[in-house]
Amino acid sequence: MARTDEPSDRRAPTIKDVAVLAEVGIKTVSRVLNDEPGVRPETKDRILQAVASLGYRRNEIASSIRRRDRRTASIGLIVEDLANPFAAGVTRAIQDFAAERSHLVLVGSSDGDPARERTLVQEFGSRLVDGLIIVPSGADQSYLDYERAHGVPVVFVDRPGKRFKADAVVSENAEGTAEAVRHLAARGHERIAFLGDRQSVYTAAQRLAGFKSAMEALHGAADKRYIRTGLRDSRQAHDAAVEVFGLDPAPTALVCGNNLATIGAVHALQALGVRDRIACIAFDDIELADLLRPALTVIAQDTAALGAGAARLLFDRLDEPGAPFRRTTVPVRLVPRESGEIPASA
Amino acid sequence: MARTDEPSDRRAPTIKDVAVLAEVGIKTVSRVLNDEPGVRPETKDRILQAVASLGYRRNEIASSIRRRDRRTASIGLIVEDLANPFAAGVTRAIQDFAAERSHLVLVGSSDGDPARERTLVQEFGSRLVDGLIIVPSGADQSYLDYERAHGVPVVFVDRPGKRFKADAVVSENAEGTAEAVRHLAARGHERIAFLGDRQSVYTAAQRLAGFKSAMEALHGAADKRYIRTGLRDSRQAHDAAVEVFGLDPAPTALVCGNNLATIGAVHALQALGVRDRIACIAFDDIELADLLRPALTVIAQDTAALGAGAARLLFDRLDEPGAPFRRTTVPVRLVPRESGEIPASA
DNA sequence: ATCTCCGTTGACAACGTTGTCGCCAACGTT
DNA sequence: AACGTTGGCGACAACGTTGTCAACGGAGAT
Repeated sequence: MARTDEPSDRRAPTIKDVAVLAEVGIKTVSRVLNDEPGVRPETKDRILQAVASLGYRRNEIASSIRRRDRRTASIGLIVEDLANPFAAGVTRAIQDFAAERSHLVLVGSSDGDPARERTLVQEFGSRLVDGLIIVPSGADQSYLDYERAHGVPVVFVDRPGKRFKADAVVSENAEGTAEAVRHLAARGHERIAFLGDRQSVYTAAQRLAGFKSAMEALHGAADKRYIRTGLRDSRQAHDAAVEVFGLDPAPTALVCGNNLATIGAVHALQALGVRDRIACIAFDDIELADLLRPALTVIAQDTAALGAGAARLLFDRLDEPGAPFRRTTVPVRLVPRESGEIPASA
Repeated sequence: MARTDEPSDRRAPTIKDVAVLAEVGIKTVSRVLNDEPGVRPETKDRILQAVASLGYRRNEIASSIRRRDRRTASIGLIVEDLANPFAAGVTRAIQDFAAERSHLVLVGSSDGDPARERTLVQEFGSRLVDGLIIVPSGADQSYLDYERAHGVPVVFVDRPGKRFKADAVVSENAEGTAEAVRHLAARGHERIAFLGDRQSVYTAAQRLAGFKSAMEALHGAADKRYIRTGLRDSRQAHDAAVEVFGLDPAPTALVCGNNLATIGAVHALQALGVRDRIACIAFDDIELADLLRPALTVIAQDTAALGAGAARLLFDRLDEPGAPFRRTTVPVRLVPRESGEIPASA
């Protein structure tokens, strides 16, 4: 039979084993492990040798339970869906920041379900994470009062939480769509359509707000018939796009509020045979966007800055629990490629 | 001043607080919390009421330290780069599987650095994870003997580890490229190029092997001039593609061994003005691949099955440490769109 | 009436670690 | 010579929990 993962039953060596081997008390071993003063170099060497020969590794869990600060050097992160490139990018950045401070990251996906979010928070709490970074779902994060009361700080990322004041990092969503509008207007567009998600979604609302205010600044007001929200999937976005571009007069340009809207809209434009004539700027960058024809002009979010910003806020909060709350915003970047450069006269 | 995350210093209630409030011994509380028998319903109610009124939550860390099984209900996952869609997909699937079994997932990115991989394993080990799932980097995973000896099982995903036998889940890489070749051959192609990564990378080697064996089966042997490996980034892939398609006779079709190769190659084909004439099949699906023109035919990996498979192997191993090792393979799927359907006569 | 048994319960040890405190020897000071 | 100080070190408690075991009271058996 093949060699297997048979446990071999050997427990990992403990501080006690080290103490016995080095012929010292366990406290002295602890001192060496924690770089505390008051151990003769000679004794220290003997202990380090014992540590090496046993392959001893400190049990961080036992340590954290006993230490005064109670820190576990781990943080919890809740995103909507880790498989989503946006969430993955943010997570990676948080990981890197945490690694810099020797912290580990527990990650969970809420799928936008507030109940699942709460469950995850509780599970993280039971594991005594030092802090939480959350992409909040639902209309009420007040349940986090419990975590705060017990010394676990919370940072929101991508959108602010509701009914719970905390540090937060968000993208400059409104500024992004506003810039897209100005970019299109500079190419002669006046009839610009907007496809977006439900207004109850913070980012969707912000993006529409930016769109509207930029339109107002330019042409008095946006034509309401060209604005479609509440689109939950690419199918709905597709249908909405077909409808909007069937209007007379039809828009000459389009701003997509998110990825799903983009997929549906581009398919629709393709089906209508106007993909080369209608200008299009999409929120959120996508892999290989520059391989599309026309290459897709996008408003890219800086997931790295978002994640790093959230991690920074969290660690600052851990260092200084009493400081006033901060809300950080991260600029978005309009990446001109081709689809956004199509002039109105096309 | 704003209300802040001021700790309020209150420690979370412990089992002792519950015991005092319910006027019972702590052991009885423990019994109730663990659904052990031998507690009068009346007492149990009183305890549950105390638990609710205090908002008590079990300290899972303290619990795990003391319990016989020593399980922490957490697993560690090491991928190369979580921001990569492949890794993100696998991670998400593992998360879901773990959540089903009430386990939490610690995630780290190794960036392909064996030293970083080792560090992460040690940090996870110190936190007493119950098991590890690793996308291995480097030429030697024998250091994992230590984890195994101490009862921490390991599962490899995406590629097998080296110098360390363990359960593993991998994609049917060779079968994928072979199918791509047959797909292209069926459309009349004989001169098919291949762009891939270094052969020291397991998946790259497998994919080339599948390519070669399918070519041999069809046309005797692949033309070596059409095969370029060792491509580390899209720039190198781009240049290699330009060279290969500058040959006389030039290939009529192309198989890309990974995402980076695809990006470089498609750019090259575009620059050469032959994107509509050269058939192309790429390994790994990409977001919006069907918006490309021609829409990109791909060999898609089933990241969900890969992740779920790895998690399943790990939990099976935890349930039955002595079972023989298993290597699971996950089929890949050729997704015909347009680029792979271009006939040789184009 | 006594014994046995069972259901219920809590006192205490233990997990691996760090915090507290006191002991001992060596040293310097008066 | 007596005293205080200091460096080095270990015994023990403690963290919050679960495992072990014994104690208690009442019911049923003898």
